[in-house]
Amino acid sequence: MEPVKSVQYKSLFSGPKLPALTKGSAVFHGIRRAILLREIDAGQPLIEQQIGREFNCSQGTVREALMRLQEEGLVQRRGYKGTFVLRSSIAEAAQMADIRIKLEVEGISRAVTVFEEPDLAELDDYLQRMEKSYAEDDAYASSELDRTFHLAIFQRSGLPALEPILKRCMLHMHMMTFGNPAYEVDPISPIEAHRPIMEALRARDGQQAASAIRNHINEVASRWSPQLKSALDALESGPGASTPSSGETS
Amino acid sequence: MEPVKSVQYKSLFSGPKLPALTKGSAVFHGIRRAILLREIDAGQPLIEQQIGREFNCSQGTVREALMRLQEEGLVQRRGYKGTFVLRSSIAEAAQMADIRIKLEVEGISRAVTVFEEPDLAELDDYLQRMEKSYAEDDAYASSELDRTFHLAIFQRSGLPALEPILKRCMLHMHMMTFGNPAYEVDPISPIEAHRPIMEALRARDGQQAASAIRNHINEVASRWSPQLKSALDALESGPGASTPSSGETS
DNA sequence: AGTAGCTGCATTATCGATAATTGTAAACGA
DNA sequence: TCGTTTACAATTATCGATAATGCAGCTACT
Repeated sequence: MEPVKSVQYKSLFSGPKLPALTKGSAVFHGIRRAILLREIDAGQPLIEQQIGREFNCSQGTVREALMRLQEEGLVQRRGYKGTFVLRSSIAEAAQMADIRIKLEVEGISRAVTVFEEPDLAELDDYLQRMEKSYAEDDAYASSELDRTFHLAIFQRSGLPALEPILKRCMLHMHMMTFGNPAYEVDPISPIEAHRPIMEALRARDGQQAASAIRNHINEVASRWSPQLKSALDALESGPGASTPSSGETS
Repeated sequence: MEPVKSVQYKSLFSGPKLPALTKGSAVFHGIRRAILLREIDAGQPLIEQQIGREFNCSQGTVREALMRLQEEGLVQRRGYKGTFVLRSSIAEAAQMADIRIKLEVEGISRAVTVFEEPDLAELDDYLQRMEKSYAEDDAYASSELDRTFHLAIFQRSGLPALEPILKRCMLHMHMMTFGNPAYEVDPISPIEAHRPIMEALRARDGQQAASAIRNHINEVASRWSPQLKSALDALESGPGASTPSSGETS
């Protein structure tokens, strides 16, 4: 294969060494990264042919990537009018966090009985790599690995149809954390943050695992976005009967 | 345009007069209908080129339709290996029903303040059409309109990022009802079933609307799938701390 | 007999070109 | 001046063909 000559269009979407088995995957992850890291503003249109030129691929390949992005709720496609970047409000993210807790608690309760040594080793591996990305300040890779870790647990619960919903909720929760300047007064490493979960899994204690993961999610929320945390607390105290008087921050 | 000669491939996907602005939409709704009505078994592979021949369109158009199907969780695409029909278990549907209730209760509580006459008229129109489809035993059109009705309410809540999740949950709940032979001992028309919701909306009473929609969803579940209802009740009584002893029926 | 490697075949992934759709702004008439 | 109509430009939707991939069955060798 001769050297690729046209690399002049690397303006946006410049993320390094992304996991890409197929060309469409590369485009997908490239745009995804740019959206999550807020390199693209909300509401901005993504033009298929233009992106195709930037990635040296055809319009159809970009199309596929954009549809996968829509599947995760990061963009919205409006036929013939364009594809637009989406971002969720605090209220929406709080709902997703609430759903996430419900799903992960149920999931880990079911999964705890099937965990063997190799499964635990897999989780440890994710934590190791997360630690590395965290140390290198690669927020995107770190959050990607965090989702992989949580999803790996949920995949043992035997509820595959719920995985896409969980994925989506985790992703949008993480999206909130990217924008905010680190609110964490007392930084904690990924391994430390997930230790109670690992311990409960090793002990095969469903109750303990459930409360560990519930704690973990709540702590992550309060560390990275106090606004999100308070919206979440409001949800769990008085559900449904809320008087949404506080203004929405989109 | 000369008469299309190859209509010999209408084997599956034969649904009549579906809303299709674009060709891809026709394919999407055609396959969707076949999956929901259980004309295609779970696990069966969907081949892009073959479907393209059946619908007289190209492979790429089918591709798009299949990706939209995956977005709703009806199929799963495994690169280079095919696209497979998915179906959720009772346990998964119960979780979705639970999420659905949470979302719709929150949604209608927020939406009730913005409902004006035209909005109510729109809802009435959906109910009228639903009544017609119901009388004609067109279960697919009826369920489609039901989702449209509920979504129309939620769209007034100002939580657009949650709509795809709600859509998905409603769809999978409905999928359960299609398979089961009518469990309803005491049939009730769509207009009657939704009357309490409409009344609460006209009265602009958030509390009343919330409990009306909660009741409605629970009743629909118990009418069409007692199994789903009991699984849902189990969820809401002892959340998280469950001992999933009962075997899963996939 | 058993297994590694090869070879076709079915299927998806990608491409480049063309058709269909939408929004915009200029041209026109009352 | 205002409203309507008509080109035009930008963008998505669709197509047909080609490349890449994975799988099953076969062959040849030990």
